[in-house]
Amino acid sequence: MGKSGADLGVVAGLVRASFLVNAVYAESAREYGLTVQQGQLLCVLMGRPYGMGDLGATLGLEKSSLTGLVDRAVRRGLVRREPDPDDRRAVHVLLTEEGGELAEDFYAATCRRVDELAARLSPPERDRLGALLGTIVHENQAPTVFLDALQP
Amino acid sequence: MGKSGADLGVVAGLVRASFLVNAVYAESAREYGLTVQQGQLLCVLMGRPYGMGDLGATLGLEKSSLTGLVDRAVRRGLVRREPDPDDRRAVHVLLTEEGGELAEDFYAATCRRVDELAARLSPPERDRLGALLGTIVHENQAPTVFLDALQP
DNA sequence: TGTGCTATGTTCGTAGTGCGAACTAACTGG
DNA sequence: CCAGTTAGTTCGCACTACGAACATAGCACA
Repeated sequence: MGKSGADLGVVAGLVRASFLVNAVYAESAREYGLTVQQGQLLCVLMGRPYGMGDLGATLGLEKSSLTGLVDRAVRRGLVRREPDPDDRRAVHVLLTEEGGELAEDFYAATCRRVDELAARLSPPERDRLGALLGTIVHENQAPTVFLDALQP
Repeated sequence: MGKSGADLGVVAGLVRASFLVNAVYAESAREYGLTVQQGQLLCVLMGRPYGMGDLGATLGLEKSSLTGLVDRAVRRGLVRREPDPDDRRAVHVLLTEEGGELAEDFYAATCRRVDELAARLSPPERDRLGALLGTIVHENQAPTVFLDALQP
């Protein structure tokens, strides 16, 4: 039962909040001269190197889409392809030094902006929200597209 | 303080949950032969007609981006431009009958899928999550990109 | 040992996205 | 009537995303 007209159902809440997060991503990307997809790529690769296959699965992209994304990131010096020593078909995609630094900056800027979205929540509310979203993320096996920052 | 390792901070929770929502949008769009952006356009226009300017502000797009999006939607018969009687420069963009039906279907499918993301939450948890996200949405003046379904 | 089958990536063509700059037309205020 | 603003469009560009077709490389197994 909705009480006051002010609170949304879970569904609209999730969709609209995700719209805000998308906007944050776009802003951060713009700030660092990246596209949103390149920013996302950097964030994923912050965790560890990936093969093209895993990377596609993680980002939810077809392999054919990925080739171009990685190509452009390589051309910008953000990322590098390295042959897999155990499988001559496969490659590992990993951050270059420049890409690593940019990833850190982009990640930090995005964290800051997302954090600001929740600025008006009290600490316990933030914990509660984190826990609830954590449940959703885990139940749906959301890939690690964004690392969890260490909470101080 | 995180207790078990299972729960995320608010920031990562929001980002990863929004990744799930984006995937849902992509799935629903695919189901109905739309692009994500077209689906979003239909959802916005479910509420009411918009001028190009308002529409750009709502979707977070430059007007030049919008022209093409609306053009393609017009070409597919989903949407229609109507002259503004009070201002001969301006137009109103609104759903055609076909677009309205498709919008309903797309909206319903998306609601269903997003709802499923939260399937493992108990009713009180869902209420709590809806309230917390509602706060974020309102504090940040997120535009009405997705209508709130009536809770039964 | 070879002979198919599968897995990993790339290439190519196509449609769509999103931006800024430049533009046209129409409204607004002296 | 003229200057300045506002609403939308056009254009060129880079990027995104897909599927189909392709080339290699690994794998299974007779």
